[in-house]
Amino acid sequence: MQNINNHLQIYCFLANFNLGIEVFKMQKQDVTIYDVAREANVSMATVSRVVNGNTNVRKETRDKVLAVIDRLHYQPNAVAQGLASKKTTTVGVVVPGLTNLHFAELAKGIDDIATMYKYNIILTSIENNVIDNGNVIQSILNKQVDGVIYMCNTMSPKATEAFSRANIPVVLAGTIIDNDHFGSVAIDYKEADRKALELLWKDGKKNIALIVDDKEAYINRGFRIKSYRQFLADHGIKSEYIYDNILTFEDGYNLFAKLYSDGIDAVVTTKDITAAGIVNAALDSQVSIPEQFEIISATSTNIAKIVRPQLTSIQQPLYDIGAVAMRMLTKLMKNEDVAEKNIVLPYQILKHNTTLNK
Amino acid sequence: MQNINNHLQIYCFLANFNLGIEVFKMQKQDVTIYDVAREANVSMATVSRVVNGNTNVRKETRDKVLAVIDRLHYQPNAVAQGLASKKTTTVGVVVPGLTNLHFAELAKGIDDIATMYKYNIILTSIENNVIDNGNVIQSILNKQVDGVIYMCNTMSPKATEAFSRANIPVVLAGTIIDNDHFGSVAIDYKEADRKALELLWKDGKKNIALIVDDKEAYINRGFRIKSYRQFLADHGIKSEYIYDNILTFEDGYNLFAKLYSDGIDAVVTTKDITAAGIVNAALDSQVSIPEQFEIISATSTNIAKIVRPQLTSIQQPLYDIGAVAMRMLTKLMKNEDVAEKNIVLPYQILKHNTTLNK
DNA sequence: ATGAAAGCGCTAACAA
DNA sequence: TTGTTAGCGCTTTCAT
Repeated sequence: MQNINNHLQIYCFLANFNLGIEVFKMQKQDVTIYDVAREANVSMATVSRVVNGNTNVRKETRDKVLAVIDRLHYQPNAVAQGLASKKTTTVGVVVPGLTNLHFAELAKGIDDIATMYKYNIILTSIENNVIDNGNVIQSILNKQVDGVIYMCNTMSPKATEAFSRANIPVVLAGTIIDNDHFGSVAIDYKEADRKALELLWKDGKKNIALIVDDKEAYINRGFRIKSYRQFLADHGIKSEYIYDNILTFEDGYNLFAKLYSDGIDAVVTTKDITAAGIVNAALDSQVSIPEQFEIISATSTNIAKIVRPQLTSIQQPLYDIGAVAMRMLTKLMKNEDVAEKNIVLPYQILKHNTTLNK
Repeated sequence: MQNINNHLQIYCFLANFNLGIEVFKMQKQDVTIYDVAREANVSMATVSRVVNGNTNVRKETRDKVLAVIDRLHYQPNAVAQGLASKKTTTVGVVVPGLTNLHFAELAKGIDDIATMYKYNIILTSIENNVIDNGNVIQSILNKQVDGVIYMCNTMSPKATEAFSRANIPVVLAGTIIDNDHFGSVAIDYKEADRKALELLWKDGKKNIALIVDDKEAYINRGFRIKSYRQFLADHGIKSEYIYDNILTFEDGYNLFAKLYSDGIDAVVTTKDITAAGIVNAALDSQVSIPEQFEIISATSTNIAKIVRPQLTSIQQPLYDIGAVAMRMLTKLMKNEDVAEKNIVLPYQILKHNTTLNK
C-alpha cells in the first residue's frame, strides 16, 4: 500500500516536468594529452608514460610533464584509455535488489578493496521477481568491465551465455550457483544450517521449519534444503515444513499465523528481516520467545541486533566475503594465479535471545 | 571490536593468496561493427544507424543488418561508442557510506529511473569520516559520466572544483549543500524538524535535545539546527542541547546515559538507526517510552518499524527523492528544460509509539 | 537511403 | 630515454 502511494506520488512529479528541448552542442574535451605534450615539448607517448607511472622517463622530463599537467589541470580521459588499452579498471557488481542490508555490508567489503586497487564499480541490480533476460548483464558487459562480482542466487541462461562469451572473470560473493566456471567466496551453508537445526533440536523443539526466499535458488535447493532433509532423516522425522517466497518483514510477520496453526515451534530463516517479522508477530500474539517458539536467522545484519529479543543467527563474515571476492577478482583480472577459486570462509553462530540454549 | 576482527580476518586471507603472475595476452574484440558491415554488405555507417535506431534506413537493409547482428552475436562496444559520441550513458552516484538503509532506499529510486532511461550507474562511496580530497570524484569524472547524483552532506573544495570543471549536471538527492549550481530534490527540513519539536513540546516535554550526525554539514547547520534554535527562542527556552557525531546504533545506545544525566526528556535524531539505539538503551534502563522519554527520528527506513516501541518519525519519500532526482538528471543531461531545479517533496510525520500524542 | 572518411583521446609496438 | 605511428571500435559530417 505504501509502495503504491510512493509510485503514484512520483509519477505525478515526473508528469509535471517541462519537456522543452534545446539543441545540445557537442564539444571536444578541453585539455588532452596532446595539449600537454605540446606545452611540455615532448611526445604524447612520453606524457602517457608519465601518466601511467612508466619508469622509462628521465626525472627532469617527468617533472616537466607533471608541471604542465598540473598547470593545465589535465585529467586523462578514461574512456579513451579504455578503448586503447582494452582495460577499463571498472568492475560490474550485480546484486539481487538494493534495499537490504545484507547486500550493503557485502558491498562495503567489495568497495573497500576496489578502491584500494583503483577500480570503479558499476552497480546493477536484478530485482528478485523480475525475469532477467540477460539485458542488464549484457549492458555492463558492453561497457567492457574487466570483471564481475555476482551476488544473485540464480542466473538466467542468457546471462550465463553472455558471461561466457565476454570471457571475463566472474566471482560469486555470498552465493553459490550451479556453474563452476566462476570463482566463489562463501561459507559452508550446508554445515551452518545443520548446526542451527541441531541447536533447535537440542532445545527440545520438535516441529522445526525451514523458511527460504526462493526454493529453486541453487543455494537453497543444493545446500539448505538438502541439509534440512538430511536433518529430518537423521532424526527420523517424517513431516517436512518448508515455507517458500518469504522475502520481507511483512512476509515474515504474516507468515507467523500459519506457522502457529501448523504447529511449528522453531524455524530457521534465510533473512534476518523476515525473522524480525516473525519475532514481532509472535510477540503480538503473546507467544513467548524462546520458550514456546525459537528462531535462528541464517543471515545476520544490523537488524539482528535491533530486534528484541535479539536474534540468534548464523553470522556470516559479510564484509570479508565481499573483500575476499573482490581481491580474488583483481587477481583474475590481472591473470595472476589464484590458489583456490572456491573459497570457504568461517562463520559463527551467535546465540542470543531467540533460542534457549546459551 | 567486531570490525577489528573482521579486518584481521580478511588480511589473513589476502596474505595467503598465491602471487604468481602470468603474461596477459591482449586480444581484440571478437566481432565488431566492421564484421557486421562486411557480412551484411553495407557500410559501418549503416550498421551504426541500425544499432542506434536511426530511421534513415530502408526496412530491408535494417532487417538484413539485424539478421547479421543476431547471427554473429554482435554487441556494440560502449567504450568506443562513448569515445566517438562523447556520451557514456553512465551516471555517477556518490553516497556517504554504503551500510545504511537510508541510502539503499534512495538508491532504489535512482536505479529504477536510471534503468528506465538506459543509464548505468557508477557507484562511489565517500565514507563519513574520510577526508575526500576530490580523488574519488575526479575518478568518476574521468570515466566521462554524463551526470552525477550526489547524496553526501558535504563537498570538499577540490570536489566542487572538479565538478565545475567537468561541466556536467549534478543533482543532490536527499541533501542540501551550499552551492546553487546543483539541482536538488529534498524535503523542507526546517519545517519538518520544527513540527517534530512542537509535537514533543505539546506532549509536555521540556528538555528537548537535537541529535545530529555532523554539526558542520550544511543540512544541519543551515536547516535543522537553525530550526531547533528558532524553536527554543520561540518558547523562551534558554538551554540548548545539541549532540554531535552520533552515527551508529551503538553511538545512540551509549549516548542515552548522558542524555539521562543531562535531564533530557525528548529528542529528535537525524537517523533512525541511532534512534533505535537510544530506544533500546532507555528500555534497558527501565525508562518508559513514551511516558518518561520521547523520540522522533527525522529519517525513516525499514528500521523504524522493526524497533519496539515503533518509532515516531518524519517519513521522507526516499524512493521518490531518488527517482525524481534521477529524472531531473536525465533531463539536464539531454539539455532539456527543467522547470524547477530545486524540488521540495512532501513528507509525513508518522506518529507511532515513541511519542504520546497520536 | 547509403557510403567514405575523418576523427574521438589514448596506448603500445617499433624505431631511433 | 624519447618519438613516430598505427590503431582501439565507433559516430558523424559530408557526399552521393
